[in-house]
Amino acid sequence: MQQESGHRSNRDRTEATRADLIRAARKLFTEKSYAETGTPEIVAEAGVTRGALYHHFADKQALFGAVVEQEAAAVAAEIDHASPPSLSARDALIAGSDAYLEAMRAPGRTRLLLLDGPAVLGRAAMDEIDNRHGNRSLREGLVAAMRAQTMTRLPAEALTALLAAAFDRAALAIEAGAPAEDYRAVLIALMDGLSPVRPRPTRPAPSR
Amino acid sequence: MQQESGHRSNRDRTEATRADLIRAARKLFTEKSYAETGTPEIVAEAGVTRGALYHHFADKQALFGAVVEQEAAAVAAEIDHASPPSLSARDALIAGSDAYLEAMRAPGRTRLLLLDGPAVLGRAAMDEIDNRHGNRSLREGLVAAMRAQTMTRLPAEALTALLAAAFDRAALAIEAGAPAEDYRAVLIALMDGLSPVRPRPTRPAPSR
DNA sequence: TGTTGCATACATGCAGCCTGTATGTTATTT
DNA sequence: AAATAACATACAGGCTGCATGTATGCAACA
Repeated sequence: MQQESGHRSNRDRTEATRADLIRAARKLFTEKSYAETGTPEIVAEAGVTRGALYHHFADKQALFGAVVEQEAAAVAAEIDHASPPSLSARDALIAGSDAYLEAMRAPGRTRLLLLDGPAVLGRAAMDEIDNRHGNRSLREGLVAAMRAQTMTRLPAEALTALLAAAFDRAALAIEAGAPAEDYRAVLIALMDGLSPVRPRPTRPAPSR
Repeated sequence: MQQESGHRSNRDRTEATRADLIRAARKLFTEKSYAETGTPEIVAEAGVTRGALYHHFADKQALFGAVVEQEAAAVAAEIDHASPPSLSARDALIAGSDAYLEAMRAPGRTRLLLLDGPAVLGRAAMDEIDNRHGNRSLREGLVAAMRAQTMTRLPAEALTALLAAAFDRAALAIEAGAPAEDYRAVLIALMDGLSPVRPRPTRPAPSR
């Protein structure tokens, strides 16, 4: 059994402190907004001082960026986990949509990723993050569908971005209390509308 | 000829000062971000003191709200102005889309209405503003199309919100330098996809 | 019509907080 | 043990919101 707080390698210290800071910041950024959360509050929650924060991150915005990055990765992981590769292009897209909407129900995620994120980091930075995580699978799904001739050919970049925007707005509306089935139905209708052949409407919905 | 700075009714003073403040704030909020713009800077630009600001507006956020309100109304006016009522439902929607994308090219408008707006005022407040101005015509256009059987019946609220979200993202992408034709094409494809009958693709585009 | 009293439209000054940085101290690594 | 990394502490500047002070418009009454 090794000593409790004895030797700790510098890399371990850094890793632990950064993780503590990101965890604390995530908690507060999801409870309140970026602007309403101060660095004194964050470091108190993390159990360190502001010196540690500014040692590991350039500024408050950089810490926020790290939180967003992590959260975007988590959402992407949940989606990948929920959509097996054995589905048809269309079913895969629908499964992915449901997984996304479900993932975005985590408290504060919409504000973090869809409201504060774009405002604080800028749309360009958010696009970059999205393309590295969440949007990748969406884009691949769309390209696959187009390649399988089940979807009219369209500029992939633009199509991905606009559908993603619709998903985002749906997540926001649902969190605000709007009927989830309505938004799910419209999302599916939008995607199905892009097929040259009319897909027969599947069973109503998991209605989740 | 009446005296230059002689009598000025209180209502005139209020109106003028409020207008000056909103104008100055709009200028700065579109040049920089909400967070980067300080009230000292705003009042200097407006030629008043901070006392005047806090006399007329509850806080900085309220002033921002007034700016957003005005800007949303301006966008809606430009759209209404550009879409004559003599068009078919589909053509009217396309004309409205083009007008919207064109209106959003005004410098700083995307940041004001699409980035800072939702983050500072919240999505709920922005929805309320949008529904009072811009989205109204979009929603009416969609309902008209559905009623004319040229569009599958879908929950109007959700459809309006999601299409609006796509428009918004398109405006952001275009401002970021993305090819406008791509996004216009996808937007039209999304709307056309909702028709039971396949509309034949019209001439390429104004390609603006 | 003049004046008296109040409300409105500001200007100025202050208190508190927050961010970023500079400097000091302790623990690691070499 | 020297150097470097990982912090803690202290400080400077700026900003927001409010409280207080002042001048101007306004309304009623004499």
